[in-house]
Amino acid sequence: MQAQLNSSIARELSRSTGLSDADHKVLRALSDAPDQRLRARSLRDQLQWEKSRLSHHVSRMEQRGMIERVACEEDSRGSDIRLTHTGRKVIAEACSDYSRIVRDYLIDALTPEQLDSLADISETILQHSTTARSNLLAEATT
Amino acid sequence: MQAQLNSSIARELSRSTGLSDADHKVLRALSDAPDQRLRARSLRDQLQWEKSRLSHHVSRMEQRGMIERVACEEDSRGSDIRLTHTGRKVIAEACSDYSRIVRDYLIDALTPEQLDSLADISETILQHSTTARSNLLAEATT
DNA sequence: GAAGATTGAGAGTTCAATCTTC
DNA sequence: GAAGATTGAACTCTCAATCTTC
Repeated sequence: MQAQLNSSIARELSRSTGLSDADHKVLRALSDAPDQRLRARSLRDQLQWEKSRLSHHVSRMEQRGMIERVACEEDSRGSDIRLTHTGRKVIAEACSDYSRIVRDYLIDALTPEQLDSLADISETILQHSTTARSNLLAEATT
Repeated sequence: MQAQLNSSIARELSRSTGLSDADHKVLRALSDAPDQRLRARSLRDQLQWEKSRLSHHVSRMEQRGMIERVACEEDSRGSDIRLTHTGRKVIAEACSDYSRIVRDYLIDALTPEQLDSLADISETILQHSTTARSNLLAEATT
């Protein structure tokens, strides 16, 4: 179900905005940030991406004029990534499309009770995942 | 949550068996098939993959000796894909690892009620997805 | 001409090596 | 030496073109 839902949402988003799922995530993270600007490192943590993946993807999006790299003030090793004017317009449009898509595929499909229940289940699984990991690692050494 | 869970499962599976998620899906589908053998087309439908993706992936797995292509009897356009002896051993081991991982990350995390509820929710979303698609397509033309 | 499949090129992702600044 | 980031090569996936058999 989950694979199906993800691919439906990605397909619709790409159709109506031309953005891939990855593009959308980057733009969304930046537009939520103060100054529409974020340290590469924070973006990486938020998206849980490999550092090289972020770097390559940022290069491609920079080419397309949606974002740009700027020198970081506090730490000259790091770099900041910032939405361009174009990027702001693109994500503003994409946002409403995205809401509509998620509403149609997910929110409207479920009853309010099911939605609550899903939120609860998600929370539980996330909480449990660190425990699960240690269990498996312990088993692996036996 | 879903992204997190998927990547946890894939990471553990790869650690304990050396198989990627894609490898595992192919082997599992073949091992469930009669004669451990399947038409490329059926495998494609089952996995919902692009035809070229399947073809490339099969070539790589063939190189690694887990599966092999054989001419198809009924239709000489098509080709059958079959588990090799090695492939059978690999998937047999991976199966028990996989069950253990899913149990640890998912099944054990939830109460029986939550599991039932999740199954129900999944079913509902899948059922609804065709409806959602037609809604969006209708909107798109206005 | 349509359906089943393969091929090659281009885009996206990962891994290891590197470079710079802390 | 460690942390932040980039680069290049290898691997995976997608798209379009092609080849063969129905």
